[in-house]
Amino acid sequence: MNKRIQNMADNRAKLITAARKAFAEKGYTGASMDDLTADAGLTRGALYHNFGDKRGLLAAVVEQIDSDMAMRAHAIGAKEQDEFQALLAEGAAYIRMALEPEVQRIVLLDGPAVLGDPSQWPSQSSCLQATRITIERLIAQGVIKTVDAEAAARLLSGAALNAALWIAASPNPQDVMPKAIEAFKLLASGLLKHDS
Amino acid sequence: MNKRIQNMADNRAKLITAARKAFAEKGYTGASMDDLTADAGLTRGALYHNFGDKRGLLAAVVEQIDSDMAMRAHAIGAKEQDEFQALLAEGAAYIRMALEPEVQRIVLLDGPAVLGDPSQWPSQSSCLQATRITIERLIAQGVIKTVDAEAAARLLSGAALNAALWIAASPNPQDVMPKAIEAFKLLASGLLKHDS
DNA sequence: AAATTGACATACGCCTCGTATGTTATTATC
DNA sequence: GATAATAACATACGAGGCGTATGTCAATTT
Repeated sequence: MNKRIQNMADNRAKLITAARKAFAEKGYTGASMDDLTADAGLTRGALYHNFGDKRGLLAAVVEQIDSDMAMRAHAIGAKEQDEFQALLAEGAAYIRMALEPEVQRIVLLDGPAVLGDPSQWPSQSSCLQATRITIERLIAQGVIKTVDAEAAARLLSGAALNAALWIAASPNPQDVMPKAIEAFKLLASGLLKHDS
Repeated sequence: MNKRIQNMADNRAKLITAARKAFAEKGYTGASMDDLTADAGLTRGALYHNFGDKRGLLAAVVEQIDSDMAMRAHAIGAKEQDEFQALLAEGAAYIRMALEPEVQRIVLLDGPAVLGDPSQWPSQSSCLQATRITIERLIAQGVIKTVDAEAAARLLSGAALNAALWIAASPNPQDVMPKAIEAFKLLASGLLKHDS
């Protein structure tokens, strides 16, 4: 029963899936809503009914990817014993994830350009929140210096983002990746109370 | 004599000026080429003849702003005696400049989304180059640890960029600005050989 | 002075977005 | 269980923007 809400949820999922592909491949502006809805076996009518407009669709896609990223990063960080090592591991994980075209194109390039500051997205950027919480814990533990956790999280994620852009655009990503991660760890170590 | 190339240069300048305003106010996508050319007292014909297409116009605008920024930042850094203090001052200057709507909207948001990675722009991102050179000098002087200068410059500028986005989007910029700059200095200090 | 160049204007077609209006299956009501 | 109402989605329409193809006239050349 309640076949309608079930169908609606299915169609929403279909549209988001098609949009992820279209946005990743052609970028936000380059993606045609007629094309991507047809790809999902629907029309623009469904899209506007479910998401309001093209931006709304992008917001839904971003939320999904961002939530995925936060889960993956958290899982990677959880493997580390040391909390600070977990922070570094999460950062490195973000850098690696940011190499995926879907993440880079949709979340890192078009997302901010179309939706504005990530901290004010509907999803409120799960990645950012996770990093901030980790930093707050490290401050409480006395491992890193007293600093505004939000600020530190923003700067670290920004550093990771640009590292990823650089790596992805470089002709030999495998070569520059370790340099970027090394630099990232160095910057992050600036937060430590005692030099390692 | 050579009235033609003079006129052409004038028209190019007019178009870039009008485009700076239009892009800053309405964003790249939101800016109409008919409107901004009319604003400059010309038509789209002049625009396509001079810049090829809309992207070409954005590239020209970005180059101009980027070059301005590098000059301003360099002037600010040059006031410092200590080279490392100069790096910090330049970073803080970038953060402050990134608060200007023109810089933020055009160079930091639409620029990467439309033109791709800044290090591969025609202008090659003067800001990035300047930071890299400063870092290379500091490495040579033995002030900061041996690190890939390009990587460190990219991450620092990325951190500054996100700091600016955060500040600009916050309801009370004056309040979060010092936090951002403090966090930036902390991260940068991670590059130092000896803890300060 | 006539011819040529080219910087720019004009005109056209295509595509895309958003809205307004239908249509039909599903659910609610009696 | 039949009818009415709802809403999810499709279809149709209009407006605007980009890029190109063509036209025009001033400036330079010969």
